[in-house]
Amino acid sequence: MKLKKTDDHVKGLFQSKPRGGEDPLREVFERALKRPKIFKDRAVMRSDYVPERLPHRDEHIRRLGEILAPALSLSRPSNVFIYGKTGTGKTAVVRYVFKRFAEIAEKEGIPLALAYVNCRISGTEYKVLAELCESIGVKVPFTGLSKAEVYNRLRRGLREKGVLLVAAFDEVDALVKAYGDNLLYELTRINEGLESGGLSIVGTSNDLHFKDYLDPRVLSSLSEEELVFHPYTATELIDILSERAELAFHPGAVPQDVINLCAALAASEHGDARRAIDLLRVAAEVAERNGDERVEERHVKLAQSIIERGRVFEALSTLPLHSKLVLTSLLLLAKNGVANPISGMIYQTYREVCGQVGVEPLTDRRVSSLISELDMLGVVKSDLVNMGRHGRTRKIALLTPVEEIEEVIGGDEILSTLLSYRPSVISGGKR
DNA sequence: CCTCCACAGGAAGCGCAGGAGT
DNA sequence: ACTCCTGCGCTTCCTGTGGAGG
Repeated sequence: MKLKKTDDHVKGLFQSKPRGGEDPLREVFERALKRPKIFKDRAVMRSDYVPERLPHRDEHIRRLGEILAPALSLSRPSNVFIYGKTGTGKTAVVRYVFKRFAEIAEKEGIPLALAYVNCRISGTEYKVLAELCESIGVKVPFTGLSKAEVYNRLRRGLREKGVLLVAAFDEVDALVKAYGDNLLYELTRINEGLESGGLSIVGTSNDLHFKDYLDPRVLSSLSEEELVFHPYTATELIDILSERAELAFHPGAVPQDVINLCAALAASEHGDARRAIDLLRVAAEVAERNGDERVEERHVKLAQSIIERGRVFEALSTLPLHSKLVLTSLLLLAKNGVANPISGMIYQTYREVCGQVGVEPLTDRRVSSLISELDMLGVVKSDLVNMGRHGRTRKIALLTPVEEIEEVIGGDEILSTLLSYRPSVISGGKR
């Protein structure tokens, strides 16, 4: 590529290098240093960024604020339950409101503590309890105590310090699905007999049927108030993206039609704002890496396939070994012209493949379940077919492009040796 | 019309790992 | 440090099934 006239100083950096272009990093450095700036502030486009303004969520912010307002006069607010699909702004609204409440509480010297716990990330009941303790300044060891003990320390802490704790449980459904609603039940009862201090819960869930998992007693006390977040429409997403883009990018780097496209694409997939922002960010990264000065439609298209590919790659590469081996068998059969193998063929190939890499094969029954799991993941499609005299079986077809699977298998040190193996696909054999 | 293939998929139980209680 | 409990991945054993071929 040619250097522009403004880049003399960049060129100068490399003049001491021998001529002839043997320095493999030279071009990389040149491009990095004279790369047109698209991003002004990368952090704005990250998923953990809490914006100053949340377009089209004023009403929700106000409602949540009203519900929590009693906390500022130290009377316990109602518990709130927030429903809404992913990327509808639940977390952003909660974090925003908490941030503002925390500022006020600190300024006015109100003993109000606000805790934000992501239940899926925290993972266990113990960790959730421990985080609540931390938030009111009660130290607990990361292990060694029973849950009951941590619970008691939390309760004692609330009473002795007279602190009012408002705790957000993001993605509570994850916690309840893994451990049941016991902890929530205990926590809703923690206020009984506390004359000062207390606990209020703000729960969020993106599973709209989450209520079905809850005991009616827990449900009634947990959802004293309810908020529902609807998915963003395309026009609302445009506003959100425009606002972010203004902060994140240099003027003119991201034209309006690119923003509109990102919004439209995300809106067609359940109005997920996070997806819209990711799409725009990746598109901008693509443009920047290309050395282009502005983001264009083609970058968005490219970003879309990168994100999609990333998801597939992520899903496939985290599969357990034997699922990968089954997938490899499917891949090898497909490459040798068998697009819709039946269970028997797959199992036979699977055993051969296991033999090749020196892994003890699982039983046909288990492999059958693995195929069902792959089916549920949408990696393959299985159809029940009856072949009369030749029995009843499933025909399996790959739904994922061969190249993408090959990419995952090829990335695995052991499995990659299998890619050239030719299965003995002649006749269906016995076990 | 009956058989019997080549599996599907349910039920039960086993060994193991990791976490909780003592 | 130790037992007990639980969940998970897996095997074993089992019953069920629609229709091509006899």
